[in-house]
Amino acid sequence: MQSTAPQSPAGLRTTPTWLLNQTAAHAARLVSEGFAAHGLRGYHYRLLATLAEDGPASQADLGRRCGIDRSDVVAAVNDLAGRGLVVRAPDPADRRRNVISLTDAGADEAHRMGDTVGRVQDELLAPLSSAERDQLTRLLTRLLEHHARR
Amino acid sequence: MQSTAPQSPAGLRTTPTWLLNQTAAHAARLVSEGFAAHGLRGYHYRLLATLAEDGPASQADLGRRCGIDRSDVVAAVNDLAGRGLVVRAPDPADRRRNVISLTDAGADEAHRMGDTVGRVQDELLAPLSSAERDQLTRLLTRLLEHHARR
DNA sequence: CGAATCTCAGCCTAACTGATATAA
DNA sequence: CTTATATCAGTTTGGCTGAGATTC
Repeated sequence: MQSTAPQSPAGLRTTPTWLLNQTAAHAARLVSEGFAAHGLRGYHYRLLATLAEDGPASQADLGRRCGIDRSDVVAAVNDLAGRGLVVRAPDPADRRRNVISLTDAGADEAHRMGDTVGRVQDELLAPLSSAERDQLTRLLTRLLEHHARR
Repeated sequence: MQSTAPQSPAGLRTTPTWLLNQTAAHAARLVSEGFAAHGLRGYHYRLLATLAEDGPASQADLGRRCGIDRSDVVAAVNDLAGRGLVVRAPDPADRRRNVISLTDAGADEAHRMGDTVGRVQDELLAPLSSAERDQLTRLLTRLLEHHARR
């Protein structure tokens, strides 16, 4: 998506669409800074977390489940394999496929990045009470459910 | 902003940061589709709306107020001038500057795009009651105020 | 002189497309 | 023969940087 502007005409600054884009930009920045401390990016975490949740998978499968392009999965798996967080092995049952599996180090890293994600939520929502955080989450979830169905 | 993935590991799908990015992506898509009907983009509207609110300005000033890079203001003003929505005239008081002014057609277009922005808010917030829309707006505004200071 | 303005040319990144080789 | 997979090469997009010419 297109990144949002720090300034805007007054008429735009109070619209929900603008507020959403601005807060999302702050959220994305916080997440990205959190991940940078691990030397990794958001798409790396999506891959690691998916592997941690659902077990080994082919690259095409990972791409589909994480919403990452087939072409970018190749590069991201290269990164992760280069750091020993995943292993790439040919699938004996279907020799077109590479099966990607978490290593122990990869499982650890997925866990630590999950903790980072949690801390970032707290940082993002710092000014809100616990009840308000739930309220926000519920409102956003309803918007998302509405717009996700076509 | 970095654009968000349509899919993600389960652990991420309920985090506020992810929800914000997803809803913001939907919002951005709706806004961008609304503007496309005018044959223009978001940054065009920011420029037009700023001119409508605050009157004529230099390009550098516009860029600062809209959060658009000096370099991109040039191209956007080219677009708008080419469609007769603004005029570019040298500033007699400071000959480094171009003074950009709305034409009547530009003022009309700014108004029509403003209406489009309003309709998009309704579309985005369709599933929420009026009270819930206010609630969401207040929560986002508070987050934004918190993170805008430093 | 230093600083600001406008403009252009080009860089960088993320997301995507197309083509190829291989295997089902 | 058609489809799926993995990979690489290249395109496109938006946001940005640098430099030059002009003016303050």
